[in-house]
Amino acid sequence: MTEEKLQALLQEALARAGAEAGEGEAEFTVPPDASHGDLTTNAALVFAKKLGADPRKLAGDIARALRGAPGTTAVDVAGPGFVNVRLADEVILNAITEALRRGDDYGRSELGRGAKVQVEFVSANPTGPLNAVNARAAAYGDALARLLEFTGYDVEREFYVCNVGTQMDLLGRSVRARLLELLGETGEQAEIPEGGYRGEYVKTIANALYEQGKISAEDGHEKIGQAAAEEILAGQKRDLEDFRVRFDNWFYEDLLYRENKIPKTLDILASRGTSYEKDGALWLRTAAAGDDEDRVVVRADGRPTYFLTDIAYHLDKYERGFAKVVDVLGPDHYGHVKKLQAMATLLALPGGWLEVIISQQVNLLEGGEKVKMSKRAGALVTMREVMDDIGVDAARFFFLMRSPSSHLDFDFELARMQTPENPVYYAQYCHARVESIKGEAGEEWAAAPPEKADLGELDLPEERSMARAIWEFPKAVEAAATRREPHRLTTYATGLAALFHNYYHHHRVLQAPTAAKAQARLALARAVGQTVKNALRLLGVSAPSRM
RNA sequence: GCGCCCGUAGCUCAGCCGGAUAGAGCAGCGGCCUUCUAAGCCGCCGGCCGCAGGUUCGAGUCCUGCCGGGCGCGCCA
Repeated sequence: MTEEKLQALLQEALARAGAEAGEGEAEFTVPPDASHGDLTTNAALVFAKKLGADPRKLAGDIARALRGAPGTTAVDVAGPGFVNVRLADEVILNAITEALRRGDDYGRSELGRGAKVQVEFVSANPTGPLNAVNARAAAYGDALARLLEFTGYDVEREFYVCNVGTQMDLLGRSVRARLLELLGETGEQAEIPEGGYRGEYVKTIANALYEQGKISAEDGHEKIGQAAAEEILAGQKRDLEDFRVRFDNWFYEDLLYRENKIPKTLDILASRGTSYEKDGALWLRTAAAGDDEDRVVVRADGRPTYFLTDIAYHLDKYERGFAKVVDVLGPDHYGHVKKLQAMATLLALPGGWLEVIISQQVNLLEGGEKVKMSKRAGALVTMREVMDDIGVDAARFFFLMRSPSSHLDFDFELARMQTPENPVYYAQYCHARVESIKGEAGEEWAAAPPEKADLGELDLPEERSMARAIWEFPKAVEAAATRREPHRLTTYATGLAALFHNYYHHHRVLQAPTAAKAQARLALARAVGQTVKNALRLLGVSAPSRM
């Protein structure tokens, strides 16, 4: 309410000064330093240049326009021309009431207006167990999906299963080789093919499938590969579920073939005049759409490339009616980004429809020593090992602390050692502590409606800081969602937890000087607990009541 | 060679699409448990934001060029 009013007043002031402020050009932000107020705008600095005016003077004009607005207590010009607004305590403290009233929905918004959005992530080949890189993508994609849901989008989580092609072929041959080896054969057939899968799990699967009677030595590699892929995929699903990641849709690549999507896609490409033949192959004019060069979609021998199935896949997504699609790809797909965007341009898909995010690599360290991550190298650290070793909560939090674009060093030894000091426990403990206080307070009191407390009793600076942080939460959620950066919430959660832990050690909640104060403090504590819980939930991290 | 990502405290990373004295965790040093959980709190130490230019009122943030680390560049997926 107050903020909308301020925004309107700011626009008016700028208009009076002769400036046209477009959407998002003149905005208020929350200064990190509370001594600069609760809301600040640099509009005077931005527009002074355009108007050829003195920034301090323009700031003064803006400040005059804002001064006295309901819900504010001070409007000042500071520094080179910032306009700082301090909100009335009631406005800030009201966030406590809001948080308690809305509960698990505190921070939820209608930003997305129900638009259908798809987030595709992990999408590993069914040729081996999920590894730590997949785990990071899983944590990221799921958190992003949660954020988008929470900000009013209709979100679908999709996993693309590449169950066609060379890698499947190699899997079948590899498993068959291990099977023959198990049965005592020594010939060429019992050798893992060039580029095949050498991991221990291949033996395990060959053995298991054989004992279940699902495969035999007489079976060809196609049948064996299919059986193995099913087994592996089932394992991936289990891993993901235990990691608290659930997909709405598992899209099998072979569906594109079964539904004849490939020739249809070729027709579309041809009709748009975006493809041409050269050297017996069919090429797409991706260079004309921002890619470095044109790309082959059908090889000279008639087989489609992976790129072509990818185009068919994305056309399918478009036909399914998503207003926006986010692809979370692994670091090994970096080379795809340009191709995919070029494809979107060539197909005249709406601008910004396809968003590609690379979830960067994970350098796994064990006591400072690098662990090889390549699937084909055989030695790998699985998602399962990560979970079992440091726990789902800590793992998810750890993966989400960094921005997706930066490489991540994940030292197991360190993660294990740090466990007691891990930021995730710090944030969780904040929630547990509030629950503990509620338990001590007794059921009736702890569940009292926030309206019963006189929040005006909260007159300590620390109390206002916490209320301000709670007030800021919806903005933090919005920023994290809009910028696709869940890691902002890890920072937020630990920040709020720090404020509370500090407060806890200096002031008594229940044994406050007066009963009225105690009630107000309890409401504040409950609001903190609720907000931390909401932040953690968006990250897919649990908020235990006892630790 | 071309392209992308990253260089911020001893270590791992934040830094809100140019803003006000650059933050946190860990590590190190020193304090704090008769209290609603010490998985906590308080204090100290610690930074030519890789280097050099440029853009402007203002640069860790944007541009250019180097240096260093990583990754991607196939009629593979």
